[in-house]
Amino acid sequence: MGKNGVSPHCEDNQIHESLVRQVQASLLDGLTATRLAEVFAALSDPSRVRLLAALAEAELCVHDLAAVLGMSQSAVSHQLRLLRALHLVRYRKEGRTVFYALDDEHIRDLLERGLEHIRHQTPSPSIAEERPHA
Amino acid sequence: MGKNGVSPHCEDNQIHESLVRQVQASLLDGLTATRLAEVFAALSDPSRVRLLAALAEAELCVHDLAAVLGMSQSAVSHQLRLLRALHLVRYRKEGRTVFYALDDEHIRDLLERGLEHIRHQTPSPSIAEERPHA
DNA sequence: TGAATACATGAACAATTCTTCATATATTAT
DNA sequence: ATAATATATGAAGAATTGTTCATGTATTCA
Repeated sequence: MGKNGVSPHCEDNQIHESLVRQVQASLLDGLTATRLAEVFAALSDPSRVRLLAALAEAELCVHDLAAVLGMSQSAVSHQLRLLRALHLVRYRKEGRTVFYALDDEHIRDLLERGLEHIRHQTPSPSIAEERPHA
Repeated sequence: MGKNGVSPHCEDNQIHESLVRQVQASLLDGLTATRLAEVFAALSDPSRVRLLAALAEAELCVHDLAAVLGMSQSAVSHQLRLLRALHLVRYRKEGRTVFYALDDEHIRDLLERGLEHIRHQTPSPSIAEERPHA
């Protein structure tokens, strides 16, 4: 993963170099990071967050999900396909109705933790973002 | 948020309608869902996941982050700008070196929970995904 | 003062994403 | 058998995203 232009000055900065090595030793490998990112990506869209939160409440069919979320049946179906592929939801059929439910309690946990996070963080919109070069 | 084509059959399905109303009553509002999705979106890219995981280990400067992650300084800077905007990292300057650290312990928590999730879930790659219409 | 270094940022590009539209498939009702 | 209903999916389009390239700004060194 080494790339051009990377770390030309680590050689002459001993303190940073040891820190870099220490952090690298415990850093997530590429595959783990990719899989982790994939799970969080599933939660990175407002409509999917609401869909998963709805399923955390009750098992629902596509039709009802569309009603609850105010989305079209097609849009809901597309999202469900993505979530099935990630094993985050499971389904059972009853005639021509398909009922969906969460297939992974970790998602419920992540949603709850995420809610805790944003509730404990209400940055004042009036404070301009500081930046290093100001 | 009501849209055309939504819920044409709830009227004649009493059981589902009451379920829909129940779920809607406790569903995340649009703003909450958007802010929640925003936080998860910050974790939805493999390079950002690794960056935040690195900062969970130690405070690092841009140069060292680039070395640790195998990314260019410019790419790291772009990611840091996004993370600053979301109040997920903070910085301090020391001469011309800028040191970054996590500004939100919830992120560390979310990363840990996410890791738990993917470690407890190793779906067999040989099992084809089932789908409702098979 | 000029050069070197650390870092930030805009433009560009390719890739990805989410919704709509159209349509296909499965199941039930007539 | 046909129509109606529930759901899935591909194509298309618009918007978004992450990296590279180029360059600007701040700070330190000679």
